[in-house]
Amino acid sequence: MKHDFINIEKKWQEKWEDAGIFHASEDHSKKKFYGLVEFPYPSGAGMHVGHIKAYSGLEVVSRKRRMQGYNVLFPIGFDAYGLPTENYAIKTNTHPRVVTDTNIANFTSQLKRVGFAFDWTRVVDTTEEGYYKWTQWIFRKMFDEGLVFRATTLVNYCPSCKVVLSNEDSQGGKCDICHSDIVQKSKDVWYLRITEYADKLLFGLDDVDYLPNVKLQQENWIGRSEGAFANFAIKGTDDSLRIYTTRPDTMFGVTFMVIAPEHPIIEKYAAQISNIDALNAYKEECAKKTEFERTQLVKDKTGVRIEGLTAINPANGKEIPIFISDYVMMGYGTGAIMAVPAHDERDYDFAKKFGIDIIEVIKGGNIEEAAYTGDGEMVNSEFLNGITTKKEAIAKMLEFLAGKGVGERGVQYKMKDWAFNRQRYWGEPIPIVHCPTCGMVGVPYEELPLRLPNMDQFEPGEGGESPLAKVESFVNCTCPKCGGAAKRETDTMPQWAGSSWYFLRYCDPHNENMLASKEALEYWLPVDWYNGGMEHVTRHMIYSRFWHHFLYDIGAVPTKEPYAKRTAQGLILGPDGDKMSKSKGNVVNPNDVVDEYGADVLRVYVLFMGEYGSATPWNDSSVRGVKRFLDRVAGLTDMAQGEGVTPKLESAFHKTVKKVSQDIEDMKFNTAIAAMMSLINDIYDAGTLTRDELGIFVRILCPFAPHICEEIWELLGHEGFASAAEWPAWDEAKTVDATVTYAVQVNGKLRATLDLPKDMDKDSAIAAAKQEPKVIQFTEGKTVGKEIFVPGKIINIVVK
RNA sequence: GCGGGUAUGGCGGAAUUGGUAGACGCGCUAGAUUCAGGUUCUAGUGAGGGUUCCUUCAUGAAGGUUCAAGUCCUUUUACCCGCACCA
Repeated sequence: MKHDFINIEKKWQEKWEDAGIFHASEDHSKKKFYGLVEFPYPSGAGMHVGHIKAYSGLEVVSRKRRMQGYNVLFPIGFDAYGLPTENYAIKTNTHPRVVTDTNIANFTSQLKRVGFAFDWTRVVDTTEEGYYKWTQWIFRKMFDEGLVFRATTLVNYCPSCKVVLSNEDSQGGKCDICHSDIVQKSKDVWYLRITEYADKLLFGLDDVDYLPNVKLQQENWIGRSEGAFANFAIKGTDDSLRIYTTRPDTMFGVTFMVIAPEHPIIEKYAAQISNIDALNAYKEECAKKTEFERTQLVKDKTGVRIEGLTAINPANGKEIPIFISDYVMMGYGTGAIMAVPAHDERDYDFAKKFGIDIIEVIKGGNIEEAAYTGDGEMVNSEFLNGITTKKEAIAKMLEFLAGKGVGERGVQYKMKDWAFNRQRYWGEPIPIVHCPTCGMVGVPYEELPLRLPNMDQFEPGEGGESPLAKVESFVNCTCPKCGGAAKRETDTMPQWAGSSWYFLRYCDPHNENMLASKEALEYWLPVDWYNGGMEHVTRHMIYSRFWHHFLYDIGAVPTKEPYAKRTAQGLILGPDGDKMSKSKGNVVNPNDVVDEYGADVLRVYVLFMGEYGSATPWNDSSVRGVKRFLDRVAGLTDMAQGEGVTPKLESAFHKTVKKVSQDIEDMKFNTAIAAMMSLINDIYDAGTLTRDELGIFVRILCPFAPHICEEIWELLGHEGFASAAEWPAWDEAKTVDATVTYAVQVNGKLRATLDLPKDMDKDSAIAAAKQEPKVIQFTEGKTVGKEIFVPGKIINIVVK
């Protein structure tokens, strides 16, 4: 048979679609497998080979599961709200709905051309009313439960996109979407109280099977730290400065305090601060600094002493100065610290610069040279002196502080609450009404979805105002509570909203009464295996785990954790080894590969090119190598004859079935494919194989290259689809050869190889090895010491 | 700065977890087939030395443990990815 991929692939894609073999069954008595890939953002650029690699991994796993008899849910959808579409719509003066529909149609046809076994009856589109109704519903529930609040704060603002960004979206001081510099701006912000779920998100990681570095990144993101709060009295007032520290044991070493430039205490005592102008000047200077300047100047500490206010160290009653400095931030802890220059590098730098006392309280370092952050014996610390463990010192100090009523244990997180609103058109409207008498009122559930009004002009207002504010029929409404005139919230949700629960909708995508039926959720959840990019493990995954934990708490979902297992694929780099980008012109378009070589070649290549989890450059020549392999597979149809087994291929077949079966589970697709290539080399060497054997071969290859395998399966006279055929089994006994090749070493150096029966005992094997001429040559006239025998592997004779 | 990871032929990568380093693929060399080849087939292909066969060296670098190290330990270099003044 010739590998006529153009006709074969089209033919089988149509047959699969007609037969609906990839539709998940509603038969909830069968064992299930829910494989999830990150649904794409349907950009105008179309699909990227990276998408193909991302989906091919679980595609293979899911197809194998189906062949193993599982009821498989392997869905796809589109995360279609978002800025790129909106910006494109503005630029081309096309409605984002039209842009989105075009892009989704394009993605759909591209995905179908690759032959992915998605259940196309369950496609979700986050911009559809039937979907975003439930996104709004979840938000409303959070509003009811007090997890939504509004505050006026300094926010990360992108002057180019004209939109407020969460901390997650503005890492490194750059806008995640357009990479412009972020500025701080005072704004009304809707927050989701994700910090309330910090511990649940952290401890929930114990119950899931995520890649170790995925877990680590999430742990770091949540950033839990255990320490203590303490109050430092301000001399001559009833006030105190509350600090957070992880090192209460060092409190006798506190020689000054530092507070954030924005700390409210400054304003409160402005009248008695003699240098208030200098403080305000410093504060203004800090506000102007970009993120870049801040990070570049880490080592050069700046600050101003507050003249007129001093604090009292609660440990020893000593009076200490207070400074403001931008190395202390309002957003973490209490915005104030106790400074222990002897044992904290930042405090040390600051003390050196400002000539402040440095008092050693832990022995072990040289505080003339640098801060000492290690362990050691406590000194200069009154009741702590002599203690050598940090744990004991902390306990004693906390006891002391508690006795005085000025301190207690506490926990802090790096994670911040989630800034949830965007001043943009192409997003889910936030279902809240502002009533002059009732305040903020949720849009009644029965009025959901709150539809996004149709508009012609979607540019954000100059002051960063949402485009929806221009639609009077949308803005003006009546208060659901009192019936009086009210105004709707005009901001929309961030793109992360729709993607925070899409995997739930797949379980029951057409349900009009709830986000998904209880039965469907109980059957399908949790997602058995979720694969996606490393770039989504902190933001998307943390957000969606948060929503899921919340839904669990209100009884809307049956599992605490949404994803049982999480893996990640590595990037595909350009042929030049650089990250693919339009500007570098090194982007590979999957369509071109399908046109030239076929979908099967593309699929096999992206899995064969390297270790699935690492970044690998694209290589056109290697693609042709995969083409050659599949052409040779097609050629097997001319060779296959008869039934049963070919003796000299039998063990190779069992070994390959075993290797492919196991490697798929470990996502070692490259070695699985290599094993099949090896087998085909063996078959061509043998020059023969049976039709039964060819049937086995196409079934293990089917998840990787399904089109060609279906064609051969049909040619072999089978009814039904290879994709629905049974996954081949292997016989462990037949994976072991009757004889094994031993490496025979003298003093650890290979001197000969020897084929011996697999069960031969140590003495006979060593005796056989000693007959080898090469062994005799190297042992002659020497004293034999140890004789090492590793069954099935090695014989090593040690001589002197 | 802190945390994590990686380093193997000309290239992408294998290596049963301490047991014949370089599977598989690309590329390259030679030969055959073909009107032609970015076709197909056969053989070879880590490096050096003697040339049917041997032999020495070789997994970023330097030490160590072991009968045996790509794999374990110590030191070190380079690169990649997170986080970044987190108190």
